Amino acid sequence: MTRIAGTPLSDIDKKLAESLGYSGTQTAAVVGITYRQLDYWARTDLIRPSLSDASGSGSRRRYSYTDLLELKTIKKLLDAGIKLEQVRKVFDYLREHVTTDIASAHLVIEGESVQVCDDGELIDVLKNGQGVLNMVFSMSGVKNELEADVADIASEILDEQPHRRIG
Amino acid sequence: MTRIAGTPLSDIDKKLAESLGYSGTQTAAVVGITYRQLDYWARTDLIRPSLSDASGSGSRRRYSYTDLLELKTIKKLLDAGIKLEQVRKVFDYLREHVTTDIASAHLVIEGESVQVCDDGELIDVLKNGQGVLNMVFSMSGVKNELEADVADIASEILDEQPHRRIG
DNA sequence: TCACCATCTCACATTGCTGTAACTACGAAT
DNA sequence: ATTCGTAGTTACAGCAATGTGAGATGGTGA
Repeated sequence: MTRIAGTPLSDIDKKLAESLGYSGTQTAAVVGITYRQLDYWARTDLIRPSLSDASGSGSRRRYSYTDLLELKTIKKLLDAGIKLEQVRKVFDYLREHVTTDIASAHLVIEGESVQVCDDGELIDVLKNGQGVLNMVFSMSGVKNELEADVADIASEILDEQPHRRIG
Repeated sequence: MTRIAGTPLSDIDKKLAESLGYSGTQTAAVVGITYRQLDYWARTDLIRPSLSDASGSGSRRRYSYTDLLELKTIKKLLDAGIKLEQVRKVFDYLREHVTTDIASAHLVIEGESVQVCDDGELIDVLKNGQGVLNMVFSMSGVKNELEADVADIASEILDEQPHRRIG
């Protein structure tokens, strides 16, 4: 493909965006899940790549950094023994109630309901938990871990391709 | 069965029911699960009736009150979206670390580990939860609910058999 | 054009049940 | 004592959810 003068900027932006994101394989590696799992989650609408979705065989998915954070959170919940069905509910909620500063919050799951709390209200919520299971999840911890994982994978990729031109 | 002067029939029946425990069908009704589910859990060793286990077709399972408490707890965990596999782990732990006063405690599940905490340590445990999901569960709430359910079912059973011969 | 590799499709496995049709023990009736 | 009904257990088949692996398909860049 040749760069033509007058090419719409959006094409360039799109290319840039795609180069900035993470492929399916990279994403799976960073998050610590199998590619098949990532594929399954995308096809069943749990989480789709926000930069570019697949559109037929041969196309490429591109995951954003935020996608990685969500994926890591999903994995943590699964590791803790939560059913995927419940995880879907939690993310349905989270996507409707977008918090700007999710990393500083605690996620509180109480039966069917989900809340994002800071330390103060946390205790109250727990004290009221008569006969229900309260699940508390610190998002900042997940973000820290993700940062480390991304760095690991990034350096691996650079090591594997030392010939790549950096302009 | 002999009627003793001065003792209300319901008391005798209740005592008898408690001494003999609860049948599979009764247990399922009290706990709020299907009989098939209860059967599955017994056959797969999640929880077996402690008074008398099944031993071939036609035999009878007999569940104790403590069994009911455990079953109710299991149901609560499942309702909260916990995988049965994780529930098995939690109960493996609980059966090894029997607490005399389980009803006044909180159950704290953190990844693979399980703890029984009271309010004081609870907060500390949660504050340390960097990137892991903490699940907190009040056992006293479950016990209260169970008591009500048992009373309901007991009266239902008595109502259904008003024709029972006495003497 | 060709190689590469991500995506897609299909088949199969496991878990956690559910439904149904035997099967059997126990108590009551005969 | 024998028969009989009922309630509970068992065996077996099947279902949905959640994947996994192998191989076909098809963009993309050199």
